[in-house]
Amino acid sequence: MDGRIVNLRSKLEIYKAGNGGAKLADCPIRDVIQGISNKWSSLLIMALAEKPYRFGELRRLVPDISQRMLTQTLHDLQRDGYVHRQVFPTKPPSVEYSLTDLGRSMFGPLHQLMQWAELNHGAVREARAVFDAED
Amino acid sequence: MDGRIVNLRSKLEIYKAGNGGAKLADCPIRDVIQGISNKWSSLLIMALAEKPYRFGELRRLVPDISQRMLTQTLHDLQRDGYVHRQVFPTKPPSVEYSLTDLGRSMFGPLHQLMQWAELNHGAVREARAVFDAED
DNA sequence: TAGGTAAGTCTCAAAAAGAGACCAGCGCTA
DNA sequence: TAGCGCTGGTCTCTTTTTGAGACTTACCTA
Repeated sequence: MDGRIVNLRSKLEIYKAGNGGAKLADCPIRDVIQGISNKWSSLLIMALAEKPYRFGELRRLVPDISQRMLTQTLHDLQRDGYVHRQVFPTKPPSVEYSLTDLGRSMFGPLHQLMQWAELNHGAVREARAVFDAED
Repeated sequence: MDGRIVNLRSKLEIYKAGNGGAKLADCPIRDVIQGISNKWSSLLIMALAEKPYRFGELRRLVPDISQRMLTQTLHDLQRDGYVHRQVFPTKPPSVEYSLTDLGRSMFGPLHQLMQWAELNHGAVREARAVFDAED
């Protein structure tokens, strides 16, 4: 037991393989992870995991996201298959966003990471304080 | 069983609570998650989970990262306590980066997410193809 | 003596994100 | 009936972030 995760080496090999062949963009892990590792994606996924929300509701729920980035992030999540967008022909029309099965499936591991974050944010904040105290 | 994750509501409540009080930056989950959900962090954590690497080795391993972003991302990961930076007084001095205990602990859930990504990248790519085929 | 290596920093250009005005159609109210 | 706000966006402008690439200091090698 040295803390190393089994099977990791093989995954890194996939990554390294792309290295020489200029196929880095094809690395499956990077391709998928980078779609969700940006400032707003995981936050919106977390919100939609609770229940479906409408555009304006999400905007009020996450007040420091700009309307532009909310539109764009939801669009990207929809394109990657995590989010479903349904338009209701009310007046004015309303749009509801919800997680797809793929989105709910992905939220499993993401939620694990969030639980870790909640449990360990004290340690992280302390690490920052220690680091900032040094010159 | 409706696919909803237990305890999620309470976490969203924490988030919403910050809403009115303008304390969004204090949301522990956001604070921690946003430190690792950017283009390069998870990739470098993945590399360092395999074994310690030196600066130049990481640069060669991830050839499409700029030297500037490698420096900065490693610095941020070190500040958050995930990565340890050790300078060896060789000529010229060499610097080795490795995961701390906190970093290894965080890599557990992150690795779960990466496994999901590896298993489901087919579904994601297909979703993109379907989405792009529509006008 | 020229060139390579180490781990960066510095500057400038390009890309991404944020702020806020603007849009159309309808319902409500004054 | 004139204005107002609500809906879910788009458009433009500014600021921030990222990327590309030259430059640094000190040594080792050809």
